[in-house]
Amino acid sequence: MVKRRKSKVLPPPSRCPLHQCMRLLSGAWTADVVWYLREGKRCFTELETDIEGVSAKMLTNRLRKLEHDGVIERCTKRTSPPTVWYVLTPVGQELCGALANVVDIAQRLKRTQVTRP
Amino acid sequence: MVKRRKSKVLPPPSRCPLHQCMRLLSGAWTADVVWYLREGKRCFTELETDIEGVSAKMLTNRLRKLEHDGVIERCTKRTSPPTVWYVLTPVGQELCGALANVVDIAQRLKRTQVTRP
DNA sequence: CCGTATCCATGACGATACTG
DNA sequence: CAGTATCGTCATGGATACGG
Repeated sequence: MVKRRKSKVLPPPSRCPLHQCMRLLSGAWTADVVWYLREGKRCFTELETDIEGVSAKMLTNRLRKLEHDGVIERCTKRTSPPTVWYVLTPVGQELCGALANVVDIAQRLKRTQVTRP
Repeated sequence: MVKRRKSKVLPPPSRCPLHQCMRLLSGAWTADVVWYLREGKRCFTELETDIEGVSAKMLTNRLRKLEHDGVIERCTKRTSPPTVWYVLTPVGQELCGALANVVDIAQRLKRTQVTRP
């Protein structure tokens, strides 16, 4: 397998809680997944379509991560073919709400910026 | 040399505002800088000390980025040697407050998680 | 339909040395 | 003090092919 040669690149110092919490949403497409689940359940392919540009690999990756972190839940039904969908957990919904505030302020920031090349 | 074939790495699709806003805080140490400025002005070396593990290069990088985004402000006084310090802009402070909420929820998420190795 | 596996280009970041 | 310049490495994630 892979040999660890020099340990790590980023030994988590993270004395500030923000740093820790950012890890929840770090990585490409992570925020998008949360965002597109805010209105209700979506199945894999729906998300794949919603989030234009994401690959199946990354989508799976992010879904697993978010599931593990307790932000979303994976639900299955044994039909034929079996169906799978994802929803935000209650806490995930709260997270989404709090993020909406951040988005709001972020948009104000863009307006604040001086337009300069 | 290296052949560039396709050049495109990430053509910002970002139809969701969250994606856009995450870019504000993306990258290592970005969140930390904001966090450590929340209590007032800090000069370069203070931040370098606060944020243990950050290199001068990255700190400069992040400070420039955040300044450009309107989150922080760079202030100088022409003493000898000249002094420089950084503060959150008003909107930057709001951002910081909104992030505090996210942190709060993120911490609840950690408690929700099933403990498994 | 819902993924998993592999391959490798890109760039983010750490280390280090240098400057006004 | 407050940076800038350069280099090397590793992790991220896109492309592609395959499996249940």
